[in-house]
Amino acid sequence: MKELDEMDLKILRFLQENSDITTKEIAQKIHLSTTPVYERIKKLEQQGYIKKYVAVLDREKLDRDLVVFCNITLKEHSKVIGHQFVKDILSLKEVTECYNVSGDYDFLLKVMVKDMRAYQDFVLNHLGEIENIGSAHSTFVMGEIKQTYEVPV
Amino acid sequence: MKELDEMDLKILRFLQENSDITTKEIAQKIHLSTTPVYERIKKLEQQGYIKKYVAVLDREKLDRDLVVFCNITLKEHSKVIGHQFVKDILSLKEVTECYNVSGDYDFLLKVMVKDMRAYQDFVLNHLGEIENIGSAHSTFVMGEIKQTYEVPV
DNA sequence: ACTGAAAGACGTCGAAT
DNA sequence: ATTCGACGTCTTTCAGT
Repeated sequence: MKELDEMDLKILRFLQENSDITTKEIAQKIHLSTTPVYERIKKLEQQGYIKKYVAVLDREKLDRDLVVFCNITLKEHSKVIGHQFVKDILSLKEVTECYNVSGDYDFLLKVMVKDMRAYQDFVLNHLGEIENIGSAHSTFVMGEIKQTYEVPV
Repeated sequence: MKELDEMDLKILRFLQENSDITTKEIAQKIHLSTTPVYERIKKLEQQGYIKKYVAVLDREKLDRDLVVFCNITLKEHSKVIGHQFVKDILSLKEVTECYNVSGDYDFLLKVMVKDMRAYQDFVLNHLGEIENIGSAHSTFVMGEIKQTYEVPV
Protein backbone atom coordinates (compact mmCIF):
# COMPACT_ATOMS: atom_id res chain seq x y z
CA MET A 1 0.00 0.00 0.00
CA LYS A 2 2.81 2.38 0.86
CA GLU A 3 4.08 2.45 -2.69
CA LEU A 4 0.84 3.73 -4.19
CA ASP A 5 0.73 7.39 -5.01
CA GLU A 6 -2.24 9.62 -5.70
CA MET A 7 -2.16 8.74 -9.41
CA ASP A 8 -2.49 5.05 -8.61
CA LEU A 9 -5.39 5.73 -6.28
CA LYS A 10 -7.15 7.81 -8.90
CA ILE A 11 -6.76 5.01 -11.41
CA LEU A 12 -8.19 2.52 -8.91
CA ARG A 13 -11.16 4.79 -8.23
CA PHE A 14 -11.96 5.02 -11.91
CA LEU A 15 -11.59 1.30 -12.52
CA GLN A 16 -13.71 0.17 -9.61
CA GLU A 17 -16.44 2.50 -10.75
CA ASN A 18 -16.29 1.44 -14.37
CA SER A 19 -13.68 -0.87 -15.85
CA ASP A 20 -14.91 -0.30 -19.40
CA ILE A 21 -13.03 2.96 -19.44
CA THR A 22 -10.07 2.97 -21.79
CA THR A 23 -6.49 3.67 -20.84
CA LYS A 24 -6.66 6.75 -22.99
CA GLU A 25 -9.69 8.13 -21.15
CA ILE A 26 -8.06 7.63 -17.77
CA ALA A 27 -4.93 9.27 -19.11
CA GLN A 28 -6.90 12.34 -20.11
CA LYS A 29 -8.69 12.53 -16.77
CA ILE A 30 -5.49 12.44 -14.74
CA HIS A 31 -3.38 14.39 -17.23
CA LEU A 32 -0.92 11.73 -18.25
CA SER A 33 -0.27 9.94 -21.51
CA THR A 34 -1.43 6.39 -22.09
CA THR A 35 1.88 4.66 -21.49
CA PRO A 36 2.32 5.43 -17.77
CA VAL A 37 -1.35 4.72 -17.16
CA TYR A 38 -1.02 1.42 -18.93
CA GLU A 39 2.05 0.50 -16.94
CA ARG A 40 0.49 1.52 -13.65
CA ILE A 41 -2.60 -0.59 -14.32
CA LYS A 42 -0.43 -3.60 -15.16
CA LYS A 43 1.52 -3.07 -11.97
CA LEU A 44 -1.68 -2.80 -9.91
CA GLU A 45 -2.92 -6.05 -11.47
CA GLN A 46 0.31 -7.92 -10.97
CA GLN A 47 0.73 -6.79 -7.40
CA GLY A 48 -2.81 -7.86 -6.61
CA TYR A 49 -4.41 -4.51 -5.83
CA ILE A 50 -6.80 -5.32 -8.66
CA LYS A 51 -8.05 -8.86 -8.13
CA LYS A 52 -10.23 -9.21 -11.20
CA TYR A 53 -12.74 -7.59 -13.50
CA VAL A 54 -16.39 -8.61 -13.36
CA ALA A 55 -19.76 -7.79 -14.86
CA VAL A 56 -22.33 -6.47 -12.38
CA LEU A 57 -25.75 -7.94 -13.09
CA ASP A 58 -29.18 -6.57 -12.30
CA ARG A 59 -30.56 -8.70 -9.51
CA GLU A 60 -34.19 -7.78 -10.02
CA LYS A 61 -34.19 -8.22 -13.77
CA LEU A 62 -32.87 -11.70 -13.12
CA ASP A 63 -35.72 -12.47 -10.74
CA ARG A 64 -33.80 -12.49 -7.51
CA ASP A 65 -36.09 -10.09 -5.75
CA LEU A 66 -35.52 -11.14 -2.18
CA VAL A 67 -32.34 -10.47 -0.22
CA VAL A 68 -32.07 -11.79 3.31
CA PHE A 69 -29.39 -11.47 5.95
CA CYS A 70 -29.42 -14.69 7.90
CA ASN A 71 -27.78 -14.85 11.33
CA ILE A 72 -26.61 -18.30 12.32
CA THR A 73 -25.44 -19.85 15.56
CA LEU A 74 -23.74 -23.21 15.75
CA LYS A 75 -24.54 -25.79 18.39
CA GLU A 76 -20.89 -26.58 18.94
CA HIS A 77 -17.76 -24.69 18.05
CA SER A 78 -15.03 -27.24 17.49
CA LYS A 79 -12.62 -26.75 14.60
CA VAL A 80 -13.95 -29.79 12.78
CA ILE A 81 -17.57 -28.71 13.05
CA GLY A 82 -16.80 -25.18 11.95
CA HIS A 83 -14.92 -26.50 8.98
CA GLN A 84 -17.75 -28.75 7.94
CA PHE A 85 -20.24 -25.91 8.26
CA VAL A 86 -18.11 -23.72 6.02
CA LYS A 87 -17.86 -26.46 3.45
CA ASP A 88 -21.62 -26.98 3.45
CA ILE A 89 -22.35 -23.28 3.17
CA LEU A 90 -20.00 -22.78 0.25
CA SER A 91 -21.99 -25.28 -1.77
CA LEU A 92 -25.18 -23.20 -1.56
CA LYS A 93 -25.33 -20.89 -4.54
CA GLU A 94 -28.06 -18.76 -2.94
CA VAL A 95 -25.52 -17.70 -0.31
CA THR A 96 -23.60 -14.89 -1.95
CA GLU A 97 -21.71 -13.83 1.15
CA CYS A 98 -20.76 -15.51 4.42
CA TYR A 99 -18.92 -13.96 7.34
CA ASN A 100 -17.69 -15.23 10.67
CA VAL A 101 -18.82 -12.50 13.04
CA SER A 102 -18.66 -11.26 16.60
CA GLY A 103 -21.67 -10.86 18.84
CA ASP A 104 -24.74 -12.93 19.47
CA TYR A 105 -24.35 -15.04 16.33
CA ASP A 106 -21.54 -17.00 14.76
CA PHE A 107 -22.11 -16.41 11.07
CA LEU A 108 -23.84 -13.86 8.93
CA LEU A 109 -25.08 -14.95 5.53
CA LYS A 110 -26.37 -12.85 2.67
CA VAL A 111 -28.89 -14.88 0.76
CA MET A 112 -30.37 -14.01 -2.62
CA VAL A 113 -33.50 -15.77 -3.85
CA LYS A 114 -36.46 -15.27 -6.16
CA ASP A 115 -39.16 -14.71 -3.56
CA MET A 116 -40.40 -15.66 -0.11
CA ARG A 117 -41.40 -19.11 -1.25
CA ALA A 118 -37.89 -19.73 -2.52
CA TYR A 119 -36.51 -18.50 0.78
CA GLN A 120 -38.74 -20.86 2.68
CA ASP A 121 -37.43 -23.66 0.51
CA PHE A 122 -33.87 -22.48 1.11
CA VAL A 123 -34.26 -22.49 4.89
CA LEU A 124 -36.11 -25.78 5.12
CA ASN A 125 -34.36 -27.82 2.48
CA HIS A 126 -30.89 -26.34 2.24
CA LEU A 127 -30.02 -24.70 5.55
CA GLY A 128 -32.07 -27.35 7.31
CA GLU A 129 -29.90 -30.07 5.84
CA ILE A 130 -26.74 -28.62 7.31
CA GLU A 131 -25.56 -30.22 10.54
CA ASN A 132 -25.03 -28.37 13.74
CA ILE A 133 -26.94 -25.19 13.11
CA GLY A 134 -28.31 -24.03 16.42
CA SER A 135 -30.50 -21.16 15.30
CA ALA A 136 -31.16 -19.02 12.26
CA HIS A 137 -32.51 -15.50 12.48
CA SER A 138 -33.62 -13.81 9.26
CA THR A 139 -33.49 -10.09 8.54
CA PHE A 140 -35.25 -9.15 5.32
CA VAL A 141 -34.06 -6.40 3.03
CA MET A 142 -36.93 -4.06 2.24
CA GLY A 143 -34.90 -1.49 0.34
CA GLU A 144 -31.39 -1.08 -0.99
CA ILE A 145 -30.27 2.44 -0.15
CA LYS A 146 -26.70 1.98 -1.27
CA GLN A 147 -25.07 -1.00 -2.85
CA THR A 148 -21.50 -0.82 -4.01
CA TYR A 149 -18.66 -3.26 -4.28
CA GLU A 150 -16.08 -0.54 -4.01
CA VAL A 151 -13.32 -0.32 -1.47
CA PRO A 152 -13.19 3.25 -0.16
CA VAL A 153 -9.81 4.58 -1.25
CA MET B 1 -36.14 -12.40 -17.73
CA LYS B 2 -38.41 -14.71 -19.69
CA GLU B 3 -36.60 -14.07 -22.92
CA LEU B 4 -33.23 -15.32 -21.70
CA ASP B 5 -32.26 -18.79 -22.80
CA GLU B 6 -29.61 -21.09 -21.41
CA MET B 7 -26.95 -19.58 -23.67
CA ASP B 8 -27.62 -16.11 -22.29
CA LEU B 9 -27.40 -17.42 -18.75
CA LYS B 10 -24.11 -19.13 -19.48
CA ILE B 11 -22.72 -15.91 -20.88
CA LEU B 12 -23.85 -14.02 -17.77
CA ARG B 13 -22.22 -16.60 -15.52
CA PHE B 14 -18.92 -16.24 -17.32
CA LEU B 15 -19.00 -12.46 -17.33
CA GLN B 16 -19.86 -12.03 -13.69
CA GLU B 17 -17.03 -14.35 -12.78
CA ASN B 18 -14.53 -12.66 -15.05
CA SER B 19 -15.31 -9.95 -17.55
CA ASP B 20 -11.79 -9.97 -18.99
CA ILE B 21 -12.73 -13.01 -21.00
CA THR B 22 -12.86 -12.34 -24.73
CA THR B 23 -15.89 -12.88 -26.91
CA LYS B 24 -13.93 -15.55 -28.70
CA GLU B 25 -13.24 -17.48 -25.51
CA ILE B 26 -16.89 -17.44 -24.48
CA ALA B 27 -17.84 -18.57 -27.96
CA GLN B 28 -15.56 -21.58 -27.65
CA LYS B 29 -16.86 -22.51 -24.21
CA ILE B 30 -20.49 -22.50 -25.26
CA HIS B 31 -19.91 -23.78 -28.78
CA LEU B 32 -20.98 -20.78 -30.78
CA SER B 33 -19.09 -18.41 -33.02
CA THR B 34 -18.12 -14.94 -31.96
CA THR B 35 -20.84 -12.99 -33.74
CA PRO B 36 -23.87 -14.42 -31.92
CA VAL B 37 -22.01 -14.20 -28.61
CA TYR B 38 -21.15 -10.60 -29.34
CA GLU B 39 -24.74 -9.80 -30.21
CA ARG B 40 -26.09 -11.54 -27.13
CA ILE B 41 -23.74 -9.58 -24.87
CA LYS B 42 -24.78 -6.30 -26.48
CA LYS B 43 -28.41 -7.23 -26.01
CA LEU B 44 -27.81 -8.11 -22.35
CA GLU B 45 -26.10 -4.76 -21.83
CA GLN B 46 -28.76 -2.74 -23.62
CA GLN B 47 -31.62 -4.45 -21.83
CA GLY B 48 -29.95 -3.83 -18.49
CA TYR B 49 -29.20 -7.37 -17.39
CA ILE B 50 -25.59 -6.27 -17.28
CA LYS B 51 -25.43 -2.99 -15.39
CA LYS B 52 -21.72 -2.29 -15.68
CA TYR B 53 -18.22 -3.67 -15.56
CA VAL B 54 -15.99 -2.99 -12.59
CA ALA B 55 -12.58 -3.80 -11.17
CA VAL B 56 -12.62 -5.74 -7.90
CA LEU B 57 -9.96 -4.44 -5.55
CA ASP B 58 -8.16 -6.18 -2.71
CA ARG B 59 -9.51 -4.68 0.47
CA GLU B 60 -6.68 -5.77 2.72
CA LYS B 61 -3.90 -4.71 0.39
CA LEU B 62 -5.54 -1.29 0.41
CA ASP B 63 -5.49 -1.16 4.21
CA ARG B 64 -9.19 -1.54 4.84
CA ASP B 65 -8.81 -4.39 7.27
CA LEU B 66 -11.94 -3.92 9.31
CA VAL B 67 -15.45 -4.66 8.08
CA VAL B 68 -18.38 -3.96 10.37
CA PHE B 69 -22.10 -4.51 9.99
CA CYS B 70 -23.79 -1.68 11.81
CA ASN B 71 -27.44 -1.99 12.81
CA ILE B 72 -29.22 1.32 13.18
CA THR B 73 -32.53 2.37 14.65
CA LEU B 74 -34.06 5.78 14.07
CA LYS B 75 -35.73 7.78 16.80
CA GLU B 76 -38.59 8.75 14.55
CA HIS B 77 -39.84 7.28 11.33
CA SER B 78 -41.41 10.09 9.37
CA LYS B 79 -40.80 10.30 5.65
CA VAL B 80 -38.80 13.49 5.99
CA ILE B 81 -36.54 12.12 8.67
CA GLY B 82 -35.94 8.89 6.79
CA HIS B 83 -35.07 10.86 3.71
CA GLN B 84 -32.60 13.03 5.57
CA PHE B 85 -30.98 9.97 7.13
CA VAL B 86 -30.54 8.38 3.72
CA LYS B 87 -29.01 11.54 2.35
CA ASP B 88 -26.57 11.75 5.25
CA ILE B 89 -25.58 8.11 4.98
CA LEU B 90 -24.92 8.30 1.24
CA SER B 91 -22.28 10.93 1.87
CA LEU B 92 -20.18 8.62 4.04
CA LYS B 93 -17.68 6.85 1.84
CA GLU B 94 -16.90 4.27 4.53
CA VAL B 95 -20.46 2.98 4.15
CA THR B 96 -20.28 0.65 1.18
CA GLU B 97 -23.76 -0.78 1.59
CA CYS B 98 -26.95 0.39 3.25
CA TYR B 99 -30.22 -1.49 3.50
CA ASN B 100 -33.62 -0.72 4.93
CA VAL B 101 -34.44 -3.89 6.82
CA SER B 102 -37.12 -5.71 8.76
CA GLY B 103 -36.75 -6.72 12.39
CA ASP B 104 -35.38 -5.02 15.45
CA TYR B 105 -33.46 -2.39 13.51
CA ASP B 106 -34.30 0.01 10.73
CA PHE B 107 -31.11 0.04 8.68
CA LEU B 108 -28.16 -2.25 8.17
CA LEU B 109 -24.89 -0.69 7.10
CA LYS B 110 -21.75 -2.37 5.87
CA VAL B 111 -18.81 -0.25 6.88
CA MET B 112 -15.24 -0.62 5.67
CA VAL B 113 -12.39 1.07 7.51
CA LYS B 114 -8.67 0.74 8.18
CA ASP B 115 -8.79 -0.46 11.75
CA MET B 116 -10.63 -0.22 15.06
CA ARG B 117 -9.39 3.29 15.67
CA ALA B 118 -10.80 4.39 12.34
CA TYR B 119 -14.09 2.71 13.21
CA GLN B 120 -14.24 4.53 16.49
CA ASP B 121 -13.69 7.74 14.61
CA PHE B 122 -16.39 6.78 12.14
CA VAL B 123 -18.96 6.10 14.86
CA LEU B 124 -18.16 9.14 16.95
CA ASN B 125 -17.50 11.75 14.30
CA HIS B 126 -19.49 10.60 11.30
CA LEU B 127 -22.40 8.50 12.49
CA GLY B 128 -22.58 10.64 15.59
CA GLU B 129 -23.14 13.72 13.48
CA ILE B 130 -26.21 12.30 11.82
CA GLU B 131 -29.52 13.40 13.30
CA ASN B 132 -32.12 11.08 14.64
CA ILE B 133 -30.13 7.93 15.11
CA GLY B 134 -31.63 6.10 18.08
CA SER B 135 -29.12 3.31 18.49
CA ALA B 136 -26.23 1.66 16.66
CA HIS B 137 -25.23 -1.93 17.23
CA SER B 138 -21.96 -3.11 15.68
CA THR B 139 -21.22 -6.63 14.50
CA PHE B 140 -17.57 -7.13 13.57
CA VAL B 141 -16.44 -9.36 10.74
CA MET B 142 -13.76 -11.75 11.98
CA GLY B 143 -13.47 -13.78 8.82
CA GLU B 144 -14.76 -13.69 5.26
CA ILE B 145 -15.87 -17.19 4.36
CA LYS B 146 -17.43 -16.30 1.06
CA GLN B 147 -17.55 -12.96 -0.67
CA THR B 148 -19.01 -12.69 -4.13
CA TYR B 149 -20.87 -10.00 -5.99
CA GLU B 150 -22.56 -12.51 -8.24
CA VAL B 151 -26.26 -12.94 -8.68
CA PRO B 152 -27.03 -16.66 -8.56
CA VAL B 153 -28.36 -17.51 -12.03
C1' DA C 1 9.08 8.40 -15.11
C1' DC C 2 6.91 10.56 -18.95
C1' DT C 3 5.81 11.66 -24.15
C1' DG C 4 4.76 10.45 -28.73
C1' DA C 5 4.51 7.36 -32.35
C1' DA C 6 4.05 2.96 -34.35
C1' DA C 7 2.72 -2.09 -34.56
C1' DG C 8 -0.37 -5.44 -33.68
C1' DA C 9 -4.48 -7.52 -31.61
C1' DC C 10 -9.16 -7.53 -30.81
C1' DG C 11 -13.67 -5.76 -30.67
C1' DT C 12 -17.16 -4.48 -33.92
C1' DC C 13 -20.20 -4.96 -37.59
C1' DG C 14 -21.79 -5.66 -42.43
C1' DA C 15 -22.48 -9.18 -46.07
C1' DA C 16 -23.29 -13.73 -47.59
C1' DT C 17 -24.81 -18.56 -46.63
C1' DA D 1 -26.89 -19.04 -36.28
C1' DT D 2 -22.44 -19.22 -38.92
C1' DT D 3 -18.35 -17.92 -41.46
C1' DC D 4 -15.72 -14.41 -43.59
C1' DG D 5 -13.63 -10.14 -43.86
C1' DA D 6 -12.68 -5.38 -43.24
C1' DC D 7 -12.48 -1.29 -40.45
C1' DG D 8 -11.47 1.21 -36.44
C1' DT D 9 -9.89 1.55 -31.92
C1' DC D 10 -7.47 0.19 -28.11
C1' DT D 11 -3.71 -2.23 -26.07
C1' DT D 12 1.02 -2.82 -26.03
C1' DT D 13 5.67 -1.69 -27.00
C1' DC D 14 9.71 1.09 -28.22
C1' DA D 15 12.67 4.93 -29.02
C1' DG D 16 13.63 9.36 -27.20
C1' DT D 17 13.56 13.09 -23.50
